[in-house]
Amino acid sequence: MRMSNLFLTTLREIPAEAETSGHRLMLRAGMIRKLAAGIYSFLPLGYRTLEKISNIVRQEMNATGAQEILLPALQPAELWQESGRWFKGGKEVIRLKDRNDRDFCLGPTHEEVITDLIRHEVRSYRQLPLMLYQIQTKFRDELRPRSGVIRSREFIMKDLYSFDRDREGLDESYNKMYTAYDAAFRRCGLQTLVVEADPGMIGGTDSMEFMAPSDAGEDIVIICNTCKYAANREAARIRTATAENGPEKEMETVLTPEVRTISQLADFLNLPAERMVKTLIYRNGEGRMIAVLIRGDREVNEFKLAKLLNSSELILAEPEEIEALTGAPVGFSGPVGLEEKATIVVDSDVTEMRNFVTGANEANAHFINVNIGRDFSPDIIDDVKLARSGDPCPKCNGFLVEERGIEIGHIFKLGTRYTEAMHAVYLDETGTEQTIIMGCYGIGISRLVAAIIEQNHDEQGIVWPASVAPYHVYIVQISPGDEGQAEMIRQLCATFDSSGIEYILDDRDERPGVKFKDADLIGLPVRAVIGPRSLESKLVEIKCRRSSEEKKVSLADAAMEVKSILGGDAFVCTI
RNA sequence: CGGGGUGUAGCGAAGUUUGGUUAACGCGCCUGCUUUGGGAGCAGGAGAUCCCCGGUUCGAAUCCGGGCACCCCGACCA
Repeated sequence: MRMSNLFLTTLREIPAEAETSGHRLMLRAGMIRKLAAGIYSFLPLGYRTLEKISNIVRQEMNATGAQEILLPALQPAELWQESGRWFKGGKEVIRLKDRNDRDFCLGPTHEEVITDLIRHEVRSYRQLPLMLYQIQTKFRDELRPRSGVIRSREFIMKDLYSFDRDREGLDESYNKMYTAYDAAFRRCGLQTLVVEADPGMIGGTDSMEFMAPSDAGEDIVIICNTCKYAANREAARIRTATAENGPEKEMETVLTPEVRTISQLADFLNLPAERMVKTLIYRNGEGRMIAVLIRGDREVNEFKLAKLLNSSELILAEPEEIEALTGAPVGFSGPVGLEEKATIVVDSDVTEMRNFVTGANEANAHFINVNIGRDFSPDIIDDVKLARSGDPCPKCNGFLVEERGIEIGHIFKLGTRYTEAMHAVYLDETGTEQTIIMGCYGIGISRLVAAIIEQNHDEQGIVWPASVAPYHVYIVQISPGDEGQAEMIRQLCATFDSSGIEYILDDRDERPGVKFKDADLIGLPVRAVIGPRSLESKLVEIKCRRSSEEKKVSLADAAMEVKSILGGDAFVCTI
């Protein structure tokens, strides 16, 4: 491709809208342009990378025996009503009506559609296991689109669905996907971390996320510094603190005027926050009040809490609600006397504490020497803490550390969540009807482009891994008007053509500096320069974008040199 | 939806506080000449409903009211 023909404008100045480095580079290198918040066009360079990533993913999916299909993006509401997600899906689902006033949505995901297909097509155990996938546009009216293509409202996703006869089959499919994902991400030049995750609105039991560590990431990942334990902070478990011993003392009321926060209380009583127990009041969707007890220095993990209580609409109670429940203003809540009025959830750490401090449900008063069992009885005891750096690992004696990551893939064991609701069944060997066991597996293809750039760039621009670079070589023609150089370029291009090497030829009537800057910004793995010097020496300058190493080679050796930089066969993923 | 911020040419951006002729400047774009190994120089040129609607005023980018869009922080997620 000649640069003079390529539909591409690079930007010298950084667009004000872009915050993260990857987003800036995608805009500056002319890969994407914004149409509206979270809605982007892919231009030739961006689209080529998108296609290369798709092809890598496609190859890895096909290698597991999965088959590619294409499902409709426009989906009738009936299917979603059947699975129960039409109302639960919330505002994130983009809904519309057809001319006959029938409800439709633009597919945010395809569990319903595929399950509908399967229930019509699959009859016998002989048709299972089955894995189907598609690479297609998804629509989600995100609360807040951000960071360009990292979180957009219209995006490209690979979604695969597995259908098995039993749990063992599901485990097998799940493990195949795990391995295939690992391979696909590796081939894309990404570093990834696999973490335990919360299944969220998709539902199901087990789920793992593939995270690309990056400062631009939206998720906090908790990793053990010793063993392999890693989890999304939403799902991270923590080993419970060791029990305190000693006799239970008499509970007493202490007057604490205007002392509302844990830090004020710690100062007032001259005790560390670890000796206090915070009582947070939540309200669920049904209006039930929930008192959550947690050690003074900890934060509640609302994801774990919501899951524990099996309610999605968990929110912190308003001051008036708290006062109505406890009889005291905010800051003086405690568990004693709340048993009848609220569900009492106690973090497992608290059960190990003796003689702690809580609010007295009375203005300007706290209790000291409170003890579980004697002074109040919990309804639920579980780990509801938010993990943080320094916490003990749940699996070994190591400690946890926090890291940011971009969620690029997520695999779920759905079980019968959809197949049961939509009656997708098969007949087993004995002629008995069985519910199909399902799994689903997503990769954010367009997000991957951004994640790869986040992990592969420097101050000058993108540093593409060879496998996903829009082209392999950026040829700089120093003097476009010079016939001698033009002839060398023709020969060079001919050797690249016959070697399957993809290139952009910068034949623009620009000064060399402009071309070098654009070459670095666009970030193809190899830069080849032909100028007056090459005319004398008969050599091409070949430079590796990543290492900055430069070599002068003959025209005959150029293709081989390029291939060695590209990493042998790894680059052979052409569009 | 809550909190913070921004809207002036394709991009960056001054002017807005304190209303006043033709709305700066830089980049990019077009023409010409010179130049040509790390974002060239000179000369000329095109390009702006100053986000939208309404109001105040002799006069509004600027003041007032309403709306919209976009960005950042939180909840959601590939």
